[in-house]
Amino acid sequence: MATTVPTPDKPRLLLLDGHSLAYRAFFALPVENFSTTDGQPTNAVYGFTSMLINVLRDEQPTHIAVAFDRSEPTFRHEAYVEYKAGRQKTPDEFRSQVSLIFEVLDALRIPRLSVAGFEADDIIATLSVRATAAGMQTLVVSGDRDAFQLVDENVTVLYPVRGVSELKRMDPAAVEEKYGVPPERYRELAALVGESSDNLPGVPGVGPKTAAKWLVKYGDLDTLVAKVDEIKGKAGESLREHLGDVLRNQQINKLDCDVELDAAPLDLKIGQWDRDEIHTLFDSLQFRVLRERLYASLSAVEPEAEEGFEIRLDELEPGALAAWLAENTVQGRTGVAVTGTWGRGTGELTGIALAAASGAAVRLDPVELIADDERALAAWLADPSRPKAMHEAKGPMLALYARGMELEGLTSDTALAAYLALPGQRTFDLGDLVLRYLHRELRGETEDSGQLTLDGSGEEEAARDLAVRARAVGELADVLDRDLERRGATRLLHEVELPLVRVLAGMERAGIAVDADHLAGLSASLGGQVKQEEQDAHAAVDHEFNLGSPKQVQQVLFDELGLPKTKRTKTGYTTDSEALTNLLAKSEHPVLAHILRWREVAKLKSIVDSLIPMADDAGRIHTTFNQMIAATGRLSSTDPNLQNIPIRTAEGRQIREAFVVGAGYESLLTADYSQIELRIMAHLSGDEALLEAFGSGADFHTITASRVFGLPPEQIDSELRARIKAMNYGLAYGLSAYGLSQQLRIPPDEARGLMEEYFQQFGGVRDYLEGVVAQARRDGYTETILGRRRYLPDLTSDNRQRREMAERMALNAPIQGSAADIVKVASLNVDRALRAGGFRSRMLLQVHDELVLEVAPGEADALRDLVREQMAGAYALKAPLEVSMGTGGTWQDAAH
DNA sequence: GCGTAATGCAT
DNA sequence: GAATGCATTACGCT
Repeated sequence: MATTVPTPDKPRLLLLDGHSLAYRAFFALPVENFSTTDGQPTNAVYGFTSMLINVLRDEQPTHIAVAFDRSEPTFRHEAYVEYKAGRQKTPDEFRSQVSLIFEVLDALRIPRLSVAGFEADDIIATLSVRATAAGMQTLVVSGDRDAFQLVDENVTVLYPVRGVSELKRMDPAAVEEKYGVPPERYRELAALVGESSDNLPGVPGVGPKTAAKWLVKYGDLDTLVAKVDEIKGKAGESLREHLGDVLRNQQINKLDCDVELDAAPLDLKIGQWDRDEIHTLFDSLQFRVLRERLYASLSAVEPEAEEGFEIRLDELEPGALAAWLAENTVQGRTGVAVTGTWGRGTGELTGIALAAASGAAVRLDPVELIADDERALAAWLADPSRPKAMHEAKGPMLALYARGMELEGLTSDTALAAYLALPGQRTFDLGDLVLRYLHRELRGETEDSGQLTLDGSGEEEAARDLAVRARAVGELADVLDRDLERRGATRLLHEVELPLVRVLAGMERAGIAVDADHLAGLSASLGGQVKQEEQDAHAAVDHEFNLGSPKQVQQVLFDELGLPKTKRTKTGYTTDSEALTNLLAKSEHPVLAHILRWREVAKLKSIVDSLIPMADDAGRIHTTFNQMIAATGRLSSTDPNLQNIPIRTAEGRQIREAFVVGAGYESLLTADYSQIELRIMAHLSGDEALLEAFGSGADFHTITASRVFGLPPEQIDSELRARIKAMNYGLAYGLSAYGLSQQLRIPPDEARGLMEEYFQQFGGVRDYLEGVVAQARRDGYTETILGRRRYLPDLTSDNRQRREMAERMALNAPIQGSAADIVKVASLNVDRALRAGGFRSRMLLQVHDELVLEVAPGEADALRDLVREQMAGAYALKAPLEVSMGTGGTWQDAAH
């Protein structure tokens, strides 16, 4: 069969039948293999997108649209009430994917068409007729055979056979070959045969072969009907009996070629798709391979796509660096890439490459640098007037510092910039970003090229790779600058996140001193208790078991002791402390108390034991702050996490006593914001009553409770205050009546009533919260006071659980994120003021709404004033920021 | 050695 | 079934 070669000078229109293809994919691909880790099935989206990518690649259309059916009945239902009756209800796993397909198409800027009262096929028919009139070639991709009636010399149908990977090209010859009749007769053939999936019975005993024979003999269906009496045999009898069905089928399977549409075929030109959107979407769908295929197939047609990076790697004689820097790094920004290791507040540099905007690059070995070159490099790195771009600069900054070098003049950190653009992404690999923003491959960095060869060629290659990375960072920085400008995040990067890198590096480098003896003592005493509880638990059930194994604990409690079942988990029944506490109240079995107590002390012991080996030779622990993890803009802390050191219980607080003031310093100072999130909520909502509650100076929760319950403040007991406190905080987390009832252990109706009374007094808060979600749904993102965005595509999901999750995120993100903005600004301001004032005191930790500082001798009073001023003045909220502080020899004693 | 589930610590 | 994190332990899989 000859394939139809697209006529080069004619525009090519690609029309897809969205539902029929998605449905094909849904049944062709096993859902078990195509789901995201959080359970969203993606087999239909995947299959559909895969077909779309293939056909875009193979057919290179110039125009495109995807048609969808609507749920409303069509004219076919009016003509025949049984139309499509008896169909199985579409599975939920399928329906939840339709809107995901919409998202894919929207991101690819492919128009979606649907018209009430018509099927996708009718839209396709209408467009294909008009396209032919407009001188276009049309390709229809559909899993519905009715489309074959459209085939002619200008219209070809691609019909999926065997799953989603193969499409059969149905041109007039192919249709005739397959069915024995030309395409314009196909409808008549289908009318005779019937279509069971549409609940359209045909003539019993008549299949495509007989139908085709008749049509060939009589020319068309009308003639056949006119001469129906001539037809002999069983089949003829059957036809006469079911003639009504045939005529009805013919009516119904005729596609409407005159649907009213907004768009003409020539309007459907393929546009520029949005790489960011695709990236984000494919990430959330966990389509790794598909994304690469999409980029591969589509970048092939993008003329600007390039192979790699043009650099000129200069070999410098010893002593030539200063001149090279003077010549190459005056114009534009220089990309810097380094190799080495870093963490725990320090690092070691093994290589550094600089790539100028011109493409000139050098690669230096810091170990072999002669003194002159090292000085030149150090001076250049420390020169704020020489703009630089790096990728994840904090680690290298620590490594440079370990060699005595400072880094100034950073005008971009491409990882940070990407984080502001895509805060929900978890990793910001340079290679990925280069592919995404520059449409190029970062050669050499993916595969580990293996052993270094003896002749040094491996080293040469490594040098080139590092220089290429430096160049890529420079180019990426320029593109990201423009992207951030578009997203309104330029100032956030340059005035907050970038300068913060230095401040965080400083805190990591400083670390915090710990009292090793105290930790050892704690470990021993907790160890004793762990052992005791373990013995007691074993004794209580007369045998040994592993208290740390939820599986074994379940077995003991539910199988052996026959205690009442708790809430289900994925693998069994929960044994969490809340559930065990409830069980204890019911059954009073002694093993429960021992398990609970064992968990408590074992947890504390594991924290203590993890901290002990973390201390360096000077007895200090250096955490690593991550600036690009939390989607809301908060920092996170790892290795060890110093943002979740226990504080609630007395025993937990003993661990805080192990964090102490270091040698040469006088005390620790902690400073935290009072109710920063509630103040932000008051500020953002502008609710007068709430602002007034903050203005009054009295206890905030008591004042709000007094308003809600209509009682004077002195009549608000701790119970009422606790309820409103839970309410106040819950609001910032997207609280539901159900959640509040759980929290307060009251019936849901009572919780709902409480919420209503609250909103009666603080209506501005409700209006604000509703407005936030509405706006986020419209814009696709929420925004903090400094313009930090969080993108929430799930707000329009038709999966309820996902949608409601996104709604709570939308409520929380501006509040938590604005708090993060403020603490970051405060950290910068404190740092700046410390340096300006020539203080020796230094910041050690940031714990979301708290700063921990180490006070140099004699600076305590001045430092307190400075910190209060800088923190309170970080941002002018309508409910002004308040700071509470304390000092002491340990972190615990510095509490207030 | 690695990933996941359950649990629990912080703001 | 209240937002954001990180770490530990157990355990099954490769």
